[in-house]
Amino acid sequence: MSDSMIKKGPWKAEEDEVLRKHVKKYGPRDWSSIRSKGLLQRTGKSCRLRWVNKLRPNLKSGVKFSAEEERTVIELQAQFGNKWARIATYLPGRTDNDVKNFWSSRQKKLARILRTSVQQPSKPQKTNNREAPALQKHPSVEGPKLSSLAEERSLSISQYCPSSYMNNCNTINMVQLPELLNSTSLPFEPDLLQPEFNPYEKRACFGSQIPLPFPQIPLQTDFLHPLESQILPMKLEESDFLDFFGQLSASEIGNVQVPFVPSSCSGPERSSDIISVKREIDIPLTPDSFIDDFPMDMFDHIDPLPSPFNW
DNA sequence: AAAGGACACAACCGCAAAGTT
DNA sequence: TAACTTTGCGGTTGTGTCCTT
Repeated sequence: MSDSMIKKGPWKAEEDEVLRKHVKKYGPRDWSSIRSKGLLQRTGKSCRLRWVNKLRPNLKSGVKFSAEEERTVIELQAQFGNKWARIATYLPGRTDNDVKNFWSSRQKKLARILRTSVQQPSKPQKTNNREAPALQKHPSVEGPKLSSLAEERSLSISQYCPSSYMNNCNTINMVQLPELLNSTSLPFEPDLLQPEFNPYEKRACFGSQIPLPFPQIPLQTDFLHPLESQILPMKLEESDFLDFFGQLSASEIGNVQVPFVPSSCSGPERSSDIISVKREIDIPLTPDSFIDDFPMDMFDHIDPLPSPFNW
């Protein structure tokens, strides 16, 4: 059968029926024989894919990922990387394609949020209301003006969120991270915000100890999956919050407060400790205690920490 | 009401591993 | 053991639907 006889595109109900009968008779194998026998004008590959992704019994077709499934994917992706088939084995009724699409969609969403924040610093964002509502309800924070592009590039993001600064706060307003990106003098260009965030890929230029030029406290982890809320502080401790953005879901933007982790607390195995961490504002802050210069009422808007059982 | 953007989902493609002859 | 075929996987693209402007 020539290639011109090979049919592509959406499957018809009749084709599905033929495929079902074949599988019922011979089992989910010999996919190529379906075409060689003249049953369907589809490649064996196409038949297998159709069976695996749509016709296989017990698939959760048309059902959105539950919070639990999302949590599982996030956890397993961090563990296995983009091993979708492997991850799918932990999710009954889900295919590797389902997991892949879910993750891809999520990544695009995050990338878009960051990119629009960077590219439209002064205009109100054309943010779809279905996501990231929190991005719109906080005023932008003006970053430092830099004299040259080279200077801009030479500065690290850590000056916006240095760990020493973060350690001095009860919470950190994650909502403002995109707004930091939204400020006029970013130390990187929009193109550097890659759509793909690989948690295993370290990026350069973190670790500067230049004092934070503005007090944009506190960092809320509004839109985080509970698991991510636990990971975030540690990620930030690792001074690579962009990696963290690769793991959060914009659809999950909400208003969840998460306590921050002291620098002595690191590693996922300590995540259970996070809930017990609450630093007092009046703790002496040295050597980076610029916070002393802030008016005391600036902390008035800090919400009390929620019970961990509400996460 | 129309246009455009965002999203979810389906399907294809290229490549590599595994299996068969 | 080499050549060929089949299967499986991950990346990418196309399409329809919904929502916002």
